[in-house]
Amino acid sequence: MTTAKVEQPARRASIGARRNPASQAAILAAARAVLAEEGYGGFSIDAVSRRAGAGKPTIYRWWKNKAELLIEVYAAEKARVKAAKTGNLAEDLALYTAALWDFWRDTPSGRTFRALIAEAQNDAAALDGLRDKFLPERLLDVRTLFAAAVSRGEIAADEVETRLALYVGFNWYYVLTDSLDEGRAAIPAAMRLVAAQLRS
Amino acid sequence: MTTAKVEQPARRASIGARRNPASQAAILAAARAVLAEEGYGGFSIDAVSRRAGAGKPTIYRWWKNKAELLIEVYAAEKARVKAAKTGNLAEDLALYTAALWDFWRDTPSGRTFRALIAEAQNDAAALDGLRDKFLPERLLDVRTLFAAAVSRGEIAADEVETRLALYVGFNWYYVLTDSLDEGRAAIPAAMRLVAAQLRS
DNA sequence: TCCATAACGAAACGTATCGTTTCGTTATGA
DNA sequence: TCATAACGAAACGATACGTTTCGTTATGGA
Repeated sequence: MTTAKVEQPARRASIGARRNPASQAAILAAARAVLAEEGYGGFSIDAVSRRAGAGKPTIYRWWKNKAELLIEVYAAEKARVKAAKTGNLAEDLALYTAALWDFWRDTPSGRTFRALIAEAQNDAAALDGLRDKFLPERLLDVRTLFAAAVSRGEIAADEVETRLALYVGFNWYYVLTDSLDEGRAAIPAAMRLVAAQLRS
Repeated sequence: MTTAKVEQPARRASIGARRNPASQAAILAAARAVLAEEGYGGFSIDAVSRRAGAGKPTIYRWWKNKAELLIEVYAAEKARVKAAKTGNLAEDLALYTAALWDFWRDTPSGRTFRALIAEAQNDAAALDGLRDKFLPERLLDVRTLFAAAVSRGEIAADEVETRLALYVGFNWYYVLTDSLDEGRAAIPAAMRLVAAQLRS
């Protein structure tokens, strides 16, 4: 045989004039699997459609572009990144970052994240979705850490956005170069800089 | 008319059993123009070929993938980023970064850079080229600034890679979200953090 | 109970890009 | 003189795009 036969999903007929949750789940699972196995390069709507045993119109009916599908795949990975809090910003960020990188490594989420950023360079609508919807939601936890540091007097409130940009960029650099392993040792020192006190 | 007719390039015949520099130049110029006008989404080998009046085999003969072409388009923008040096790392970095962002804004290089990072998520070979060839070359100038700071005793030599990662990530975050304008005001404070002294 | 409604998957549409191959033409350089 | 190799044009088969058509299914209000 020439092609590997992967789980052949059962055809799901319409269940009437409403969305079929089984199809939704099958499409998300197929998208997740394609990303895990092929990465962004193999992530096509056709591939997801075939893998899910779903019609393309069904995909396009519920997700208006690849970015929306990617965002939902990422969000479906319920396992939130959780890390202990030490009461020190640098340490809190280091613990959180290590947990985030584990999450990116142990699930298809790292590849999903990379795919989403790549897709945002393709399509202006995808970039808007990334900037205005996906990123703000994903940064809520980190913002909480910064807010706590502000209330402890560790950092100034008007420095949060700058420090956040440094923090996010640090993560993006390593995930986009597929270098999370090489960068791991740099996390603590980097977080000390992100949390550093500026001489006044 | 339905399609805008852009500069119709003259057909360049073979000049014998060697590379035709006129074709090379026409292809690079066409790639640059396509990126400037369409961005990564419209950057296809077919589009470049049509625009350059060149055959696709000629492109594939000299560049083995899109990433190589992107790298050469970026490198062809001779105008190196130049900034004065103040003898203070934070200020040197801020001046350099402002000049870099001007370069990204005033030339097609910002879009080229974004396209290269996106392409690296598509193709493993492109990621290798980005990590092992393109990035190291582009970071030479910044490394010089860090090296000078090390010799002045501002920062420790073994902290350079961490600070460099923070620096690069900061730039990537803003260019990839197409937010260079919004991020500009944050440059000085961010560079003070990248250059900050760590309490020992 | 009837029936307008809408979702379902299959298949096909036309267009675009991919990377490659074939072909006739051109000029080099030994 | 002539083997060599680059040139652009054109076409190849494969794949993906986003959309349309179609027969089927079951809902939920009249």
